[in-house]
This record gives sequence, structure tokens and C-alpha cells, in this order.
Amino acid sequence: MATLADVARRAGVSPATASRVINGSSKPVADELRERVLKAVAELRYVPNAHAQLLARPQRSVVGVLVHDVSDPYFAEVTRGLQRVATERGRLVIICNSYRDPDREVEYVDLLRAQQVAAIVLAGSGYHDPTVNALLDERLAAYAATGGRVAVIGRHRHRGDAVLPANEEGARLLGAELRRLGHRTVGVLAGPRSLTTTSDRIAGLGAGLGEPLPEARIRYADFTRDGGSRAAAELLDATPGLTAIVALNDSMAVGALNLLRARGVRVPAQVSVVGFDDMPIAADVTPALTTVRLPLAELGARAMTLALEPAAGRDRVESLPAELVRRDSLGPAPA
Amino acid sequence: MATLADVARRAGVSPATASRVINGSSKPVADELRERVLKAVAELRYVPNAHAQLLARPQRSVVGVLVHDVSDPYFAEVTRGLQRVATERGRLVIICNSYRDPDREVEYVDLLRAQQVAAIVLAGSGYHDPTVNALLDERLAAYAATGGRVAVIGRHRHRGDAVLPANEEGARLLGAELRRLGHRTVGVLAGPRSLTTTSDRIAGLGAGLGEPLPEARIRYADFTRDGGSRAAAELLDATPGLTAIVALNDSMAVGALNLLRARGVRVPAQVSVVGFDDMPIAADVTPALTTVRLPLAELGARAMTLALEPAAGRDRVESLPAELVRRDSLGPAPA
DNA sequence: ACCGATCAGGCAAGGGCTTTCCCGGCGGCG
DNA sequence: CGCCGCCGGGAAAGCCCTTGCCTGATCGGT
Repeated sequence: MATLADVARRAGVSPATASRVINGSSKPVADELRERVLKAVAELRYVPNAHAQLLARPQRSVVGVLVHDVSDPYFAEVTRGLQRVATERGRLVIICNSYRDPDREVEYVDLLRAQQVAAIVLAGSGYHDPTVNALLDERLAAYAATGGRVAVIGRHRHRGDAVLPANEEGARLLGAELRRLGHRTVGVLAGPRSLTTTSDRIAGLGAGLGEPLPEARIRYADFTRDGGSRAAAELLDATPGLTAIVALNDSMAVGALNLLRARGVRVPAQVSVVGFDDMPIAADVTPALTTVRLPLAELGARAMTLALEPAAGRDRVESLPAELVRRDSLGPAPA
Repeated sequence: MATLADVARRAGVSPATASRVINGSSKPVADELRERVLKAVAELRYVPNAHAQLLARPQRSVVGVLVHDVSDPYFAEVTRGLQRVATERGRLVIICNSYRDPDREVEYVDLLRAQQVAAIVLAGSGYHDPTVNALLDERLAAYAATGGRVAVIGRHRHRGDAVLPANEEGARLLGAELRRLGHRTVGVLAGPRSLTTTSDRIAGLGAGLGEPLPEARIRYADFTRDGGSRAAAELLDATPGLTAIVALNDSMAVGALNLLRARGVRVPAQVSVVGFDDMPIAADVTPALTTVRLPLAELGARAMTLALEPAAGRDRVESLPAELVRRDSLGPAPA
């Protein structure tokens, strides 16, 4: 690997001069020397060692992003927004997947700290477990204390600027719509109990329906298609007179749709199904999914924007609205 | 930010000893000193500066991954495989999105080089443009020349170990199946012309059908749902007697399906539709999509494995098979 | 009781880059 | 004609960490 010294030697100048040419220092360099340096750079295919640079000039230009799983469409979309802003601002992004393991999350925070990243963006639902939260908080605090910037998406209870999707409000909208259409016996396909997203959405749904949801009508499973399918089967078997199934994300809703089709249940004539998040797939299944749109990319973009701004006096909190998207999978309750 | 010197001072030892305690050197340290150091580390929330570490001990532990766009399900899946192996091996992954811009790709290679990454994995279709390829190749060569490892996924014409999806073979399978079912007037929804993936799949398809595809039956567009929808509309309008549409990826196929539904064309009774890649969505649309499964996560996993192994004498090439997945969207050609 | 072997700990040399400070040479001004 | 100020270039310190080498001390053997 060619070093700056190699370049300088080849160009017949000092490393100082070479450095100044290469990263356009304010200090002027004679044209001839500049030429010679650039020539040497090209010939040696020199690329400065980023670690050495960062050590010498602690100008932090990379941002760490911590998500549950990039290949999940939810995070893919959030990440898209994050990346867009980061790219506009000339920042490199390191993406880490915690795979929903809180311990791994803490590890990654330390790892990003070690990388001297300019900011850490934490995306995705938080956990209920107070031990976990305390541990994570402590690490984030240590990071923030040394000037690191922290932004969180959809996690109310952490330090740092926060961007919140209107989980509760969106679910309320959904609940109100179900009620308007006469649904009284509603079942819920919920994500893992440990996630705050799950409980927020359940709470909002109850509020919209006008009555709290009996625990017996909630089935907890993974936020996946298969999770949705299994949970829907259980719910159906256990609940006579069920007229609507609310899946707490679209993947689960798609799983439910598949199960109902396999069982020959007509949607929405016999049972309505609604989802959450408005992933691209929601529009493409049959019947097209009624769901709640969350501006995911926008969420990411806002979070990155906050993360790249200097810290405000106190933690900022922004909330982005949810919107009901009416499609075909929700109809009036059968008589 | 606390430094090693701070820790050492607080523990009343030399930085050397502190360092040895912290990263478990083989050199023994007395229990009492070790305790003191660990205590200081905890109290100061010390995390070693990764850049300084990398400078001092050039043990390269991060791997760069360059994809077109992580939020595209194709790359999401490939990335999942890459990450799995990287995590198993204790490597950190930096993901960069080129957004299909070849220039940005070159930039990112340099950036990863600057980061002293242990390996670079290039995923996604290559380009036809020889200028672009030459530039990229030159940069990769410079990297490889200094001991960097390079692995590419689905790009035949680059240096470095390669893992290739059976694009051509998969398309051939598809073509043969269409032919068997009596389809003679087949249209193609192709991705961008500049990508080798597009041409490989077209070539395979022609081979399977038993006759080369007339250019008039190919429509080039983006590898997206909307691209597929638009291209399908054009194709349908321009081709009387069309009995089957081959989309060169599943997103385009879904777009086509939507368009056909909107126009009241029955699938597969009137027109068959097939996709490519077997994305998760393929099973969830109606009718479920007949498509070609590419082991995408496996592709990523193999590429990462190769990248993390020491270089072989010459570039290795592995090919992973494609498999025809029969679902409902392909039927016999109408009489 | 002495010598050599063994062991734990510290010193200091990098690793590649940036940047401050300094120096020599030039031009302009008095 | 002499001095000052300015300007372009280089020497060197420092960023934070690891590790080879050395030293002082302890211990065992004779």
C-alpha cells in the first residue's frame, strides 16, 4: 500500500506539501509542485489511509446506523431515507443489524463508538425490558457525553433526538374505521410482546374501537408472514364470530391473507383483514390490503438530518403522522 | 473521549499494561493490576479508538460491500447472506449503495480502500460499458495488488473470485417451459440495457424457447414494479396475439400483473406471466407467480466466504444453480 | 548464599497522516 | 540600497494504540 511518504518522495517534495495538495488545504502550493504530486498520486494509485487521517484530524464523517434487520422491508425503507440524506451530506454510513438482539445492540453501539462515528442512529422498536434499556442508555450517554450525536427512530424512551412514527394514532384511525364498519369481534395479530411498537399499536387500536381489546383476542408472534399465518390460524380457531383481523404489520397481514385463502374464507366478505405500515407489497396482494401508511423513508431522512445537526439544548422530538390507506381487504362486518 | 493513557493513569499502570489487559494479550498480567485496569475501563466507559488500533495493528477486520441498493429486495436477500457469514466470522460490514451509478461505484471502491477493509464484495449486475469496467477493474487491481481480497457476485468480467447466479440457465429453463406449454408469441419485460444481467437472461430465454427473441418483443425499463407496468402496457399494445409475458425480475412481473388486472385480462387464461428471482412477494400475489428461484442469500454467503479466505492462486469462479418454481401465473397457451 | 533463569511490567518505537511553527527568499517600500 | 513583510516549503510534533525489547525482581537450584 503506497503511503503519503511514497508519493512525496516520488514527487520530490515533503510529505507536508503532498498532504496539502491532496486534501486541498488552504495553504497555497506552487502549480508545478502540485502537478508533480498529482502525477505521483495517479501513478501510485495512492489512496490516503482513512484511519491515519482520522487519527490525525478527528474530523468525523461517518454515521452509524443500527437497525433490527436491513433486509426487512420496513427497515429497508427507513434505511433508504437515512442513506439519501447521508449521501447528500457526503457522509458514509455503516449499517449494523442487531437482529432484534438487545445485547448485540449494546455491542454495536460500542463498536460504533470505537469507530469514532459522528452520530449513531438507532432505528426500530424499543424494548420494554428496563434492564436492557438502562444498559443501552448508559452506553449512549457515554457516547453523547463525548460529543457524539444520537438520534432514535420510534423509541420514545431513549436519550437523543427522536423521530416517532404515529403508531398509536395510526392504530386509532384503523380502530375507528373498523368500528364505523360495524366490526365488533376483532382479533389482533401482534408482533413480539417485548417491543414497544406492539403495545403502542394495540393501545391505539383499542382506543379507536372504543373498548379495550380482550387479551384473548390478541395473538403474539413474529412480525413475519409465517408468524401472521400461524397466529391467524389460532385466532380463527379460538374465536367464533370473528369478523376482522388486524395485523400489526403488513407481512403478518399477508400471511393471514394466505391462510384465509387456503381455508376458503372470503376476504372481505366473510372476514376483513387490515395491515400496518403500507409496505409496497400491500398494494399487490389480492385483495389489496387496507393498511396504515407510515412515512418510513421520511422517518429515516428526518432522523439523519437531526443526527447531523449540532445538538440542540435538549433532546428534540418530532412526530410524523400516519395515514389510513383504504383498499379492498376491509369491508363492512357481515350481518 | 477517554484514551488508553487516561485508563492507565487512573489504574496506576503503564499504557502497555493497560493495553495488554484490555485486549487479552498473551502476556500475563498480575490479577491485582488487571482488576484495577478493568475498573478504570468501566468507570471511564473507555472504548479503544478503532482507528488508532488499526493503525498500530493492521489487522483488517472489516469488509466492504457494494450493492446497487440495499432496499431492493434482491440485494436485501443477498446482503442477508453476506451478513450472516460476516457475523459468524466476527467481521463488521460496511454497506455502500451505488444506486446503479458506475462512477459512484468507483468512488466507493476507493473509499473502502482508504478504510483498509480486508475485502471488498461487489454485488449486482455488471455493466456493458467497457470504459466503466476498465476504470473499476483498474481500481480493484490496485486494491488486490496490496493484498486486498475481492469477490464479485454476478459479474463475470471482473477480477477477483466470483460467484455467479445461473441467470442464463434459469432463463433457459423458463423458455423451455413456455415452449412446452405452447407459447409462441412471447414478450419480454427487460431491465436496463446497460446491465449484463438483462442480456444474460434474454440470451437464456431465447435458447430455451428454441428461437432468438425478436427485438420488437423486448421492452427495456427499470427493474421496478412501475417499470414493469409501463413496459407491459407498451408490449401489449404493440403485440397482437401475445400469450405470455416474461418479466426479467419479480418486481416487474408484479407490475405487469397489476396492469393486466386493471385491463381485465385474465392471468393465465388469456396471458401468462412469469417472473425471475423468486422474491418473497412472488408467492403472495394472485395468481402466485411462476418464477425462477435464485439462491440469493446463498450467493451472498458464498461470496463472503470466498472473500474471507486467503487468495487462491487464480480467481475462483463458483456457479449457483437456478430452479424453476411453478406456481399459478403460467398456464398453457390459449388455443 | 550466590548465580542464572524466569517472569511481570515499563519504555519507546513505530504506524500514516495533518498541521503548527519556522525558515529562507522574494518583492515592495522607505 | 536596506529593511520589513509576505509567501511557499519543510521539519517535526502529535493523534492513540500495540508490541518488541529491556530491566528489575523473584525464585529455584546448587
